[in-house]
Amino acid sequence: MIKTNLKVLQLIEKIARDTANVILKTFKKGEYIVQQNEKPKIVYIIKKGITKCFITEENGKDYVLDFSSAGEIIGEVELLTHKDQYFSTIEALTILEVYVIPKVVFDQLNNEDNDFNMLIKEVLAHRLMNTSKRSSYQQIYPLLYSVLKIIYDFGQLDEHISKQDLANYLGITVRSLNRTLQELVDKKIITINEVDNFEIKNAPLLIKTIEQFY
Amino acid sequence: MIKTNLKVLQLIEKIARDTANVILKTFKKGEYIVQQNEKPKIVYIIKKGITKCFITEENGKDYVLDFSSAGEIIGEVELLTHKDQYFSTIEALTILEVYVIPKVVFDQLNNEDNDFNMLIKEVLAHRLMNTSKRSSYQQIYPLLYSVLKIIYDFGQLDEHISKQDLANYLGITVRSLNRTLQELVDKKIITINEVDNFEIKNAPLLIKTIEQFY
DNA sequence: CGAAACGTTGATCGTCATCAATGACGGTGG
DNA sequence: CCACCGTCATTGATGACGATCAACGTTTCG
Repeated sequence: MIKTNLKVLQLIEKIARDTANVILKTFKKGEYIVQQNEKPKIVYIIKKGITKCFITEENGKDYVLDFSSAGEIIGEVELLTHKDQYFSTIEALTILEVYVIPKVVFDQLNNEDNDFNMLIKEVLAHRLMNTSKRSSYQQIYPLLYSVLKIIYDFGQLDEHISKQDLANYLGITVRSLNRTLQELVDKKIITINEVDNFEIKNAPLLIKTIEQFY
Repeated sequence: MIKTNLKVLQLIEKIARDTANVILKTFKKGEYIVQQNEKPKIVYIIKKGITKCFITEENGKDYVLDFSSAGEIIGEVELLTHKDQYFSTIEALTILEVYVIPKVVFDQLNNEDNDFNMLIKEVLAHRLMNTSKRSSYQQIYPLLYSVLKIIYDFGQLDEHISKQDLANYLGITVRSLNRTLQELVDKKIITINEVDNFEIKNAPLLIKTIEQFY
């Protein structure tokens, strides 16, 4: 799933209207909004477009944490924990418009804006829950299960998410992803259509196949 | 590692002194403080003792998210996200003393106590970062790496954490954990001592072996 | 009564077969 | 040229099963 958060978007749009502290910035597709190991100074909130958030391990492999869009917050974790490095990289998968929130403004919002406070706690809590759940089932179940679950959750793949991205989300290679998708085509659970994309063909069978792991 | 948070502990102890809203409760070893799928009504903060937090998957297998002690918060994620179910179970691994914070008090603290607010955001952000990082390396690297990393982080295993718990933290069986530990004994990286416990024997070799994965 | 003998239990390990996932590499088709 | 797939060898991780061993309580017998 591509995460969004309308409540945060509305709040930041209101703040941007009221003050001159928050400005808009545009990134091109492929650009990094923040980069792992850089020093955190700014929080961003996505206005429009899609990003992927990923960790690059010391062996060079990437693990994708999530895909985000309107209303999602970037870089708040590092500022809240007073880290001197971003722990992940955020890359624009499309043209991207973001609200730029300098550290001082972020601190001020944290101290003075009760709505902002509640929202950011809610965002962090949600993310923590989702990350924990995913971590759990990806460890516990075999690959096929995870792929099925993702297909079920995503419904169909957004055109801006490449197979490489999806493979990195699963922590596997594209070759392995293709193999697994092929297996599902053979079982007539999905079909592959023209735009390099999969489509659910037989939803009940998909669910049944997921449940076979229980 | 067993997580602790002295700042939270100090804050809650001060609050407990000042008001009658926060009381102490004791759990026996093996008891559940909160249970997955139960309705969330209460937040707990650990005063003393050790817990494990784990998710039970639909196939019956457990995945341990973390081990916690003094100052760690329990159940706040569910209240902040307004979920009607706990998404994990918290079990006492020792006799456990906790501060009991009813939902109304928790809400009140969230609205009125600025220090509490900052701390809880910091806690959530830290947890999110740690969970993300762990999720990443457990997906990317083979089992041996994860085991080495855990041995490095834990130093030595707390007597209250069983091998079963540790295996569930890694998402594997005890048999597999023992096999991997045996491999490390053969390589003279660790030794197994009387109390069913491992001990780092050759730290430089341990680090070198970790770095061979890069 | 007390010490030796016995049986039970649970944890661990050796071994081997099997399954899951990857890597390599060449071929094919747009 | 690049993305994808068939194929096959290999590695990673698990499951099954029997053997071993220590811990512990109970029985037996001198």
